[in-house]
Amino acid sequence: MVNSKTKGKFKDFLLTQGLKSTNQRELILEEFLRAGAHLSTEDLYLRLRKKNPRIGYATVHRTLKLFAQCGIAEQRHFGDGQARYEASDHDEHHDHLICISCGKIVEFEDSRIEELQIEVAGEHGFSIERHRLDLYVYCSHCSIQT
Amino acid sequence: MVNSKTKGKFKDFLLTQGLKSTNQRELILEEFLRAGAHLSTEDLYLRLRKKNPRIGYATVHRTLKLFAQCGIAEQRHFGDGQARYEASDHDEHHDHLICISCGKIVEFEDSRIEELQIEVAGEHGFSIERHRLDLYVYCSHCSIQT
DNA sequence: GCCTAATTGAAAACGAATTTCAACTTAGAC
DNA sequence: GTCTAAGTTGAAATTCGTTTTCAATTAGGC
Ligand SMILES: [Mn+2]
Ligand SMILES: [Mn+2]
Ligand SMILES: [Zn+2]
Ligand SMILES: [Zn+2]
Repeated sequence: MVNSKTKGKFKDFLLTQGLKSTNQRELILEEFLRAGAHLSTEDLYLRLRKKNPRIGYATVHRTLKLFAQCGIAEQRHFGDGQARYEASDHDEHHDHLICISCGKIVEFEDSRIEELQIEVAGEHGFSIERHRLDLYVYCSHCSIQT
Repeated sequence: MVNSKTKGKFKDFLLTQGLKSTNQRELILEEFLRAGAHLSTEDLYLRLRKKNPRIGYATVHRTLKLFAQCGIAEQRHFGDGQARYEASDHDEHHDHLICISCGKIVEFEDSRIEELQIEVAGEHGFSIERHRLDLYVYCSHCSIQT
């Protein structure tokens, strides 16, 4: 399974941090990896509830934050007021196209844009730590209806 | 005064929308234009309170939203959990470099990046409505201390 | 001035995120 | 296996920025 590496990374993280491996944490990671990208805490919580009603919202919240600390997940904000999480592609990076109409999210990566960002920051004597590029669009499907 | 155009635009907006010109709205616009960019509702409210304690937070909040509707201000989010507003440069656009350490914000515009964004969206058959590009950096001052 | 509709500000409500805390679970020591 | 200390859990409470409510006030056409 391609996810075993991620699971191992989380286990290691728990160990080195003096944290404990619990059934909830395993279930939440399992479902997080199964669910696909860009889900809110609520999204994940509801998915988990269906299979196991004995999981609390607070635990899902806390565990997602652990994922982010550990580096296996990243938190995103697309302007709808709630945080979303997605699994990290290790050292891969991508930005997002977000449809204003239907909410569809498409990922992209453009090395030319990445280069120019570094250049721009450099011109100011700044070093980029991270960046966020969100393109808010009408997707091809939603453009038609207009 | 360079701001008289903006004030006129807001007056016109109020008229066409059937809204009223009030003392509070004038004071808030005055201070908003004086204060400079990227202030939160709270920021502006506190500035106004010093000069005129008879202004409510709710009114500042509502008036900033009017500014945005009118097109004389834009709302921004830099990830610290509160909305910020800045005066619109008419049809000019810019993005932001934000120092993670001291919070300093520098504006920039790079037409090459803008072009590439349009190209990327086009490749997916999408049309860009708006975008957000935030570069989180250590500014030249804060890089030194590290 | 008069009247109506819009505006105001204090307080309440909202919603997502976060914290509290008593009960429970884990993992290492014995 | 049993004990124990430390970490974890989930329901409920709290926080914090934003937004709404509502009774009192104000603007502006007549
Ligand atoms: Mn993504
Ligand atoms: Mn700006
Ligand atoms: Zn769409
Ligand atoms: Zn700095």
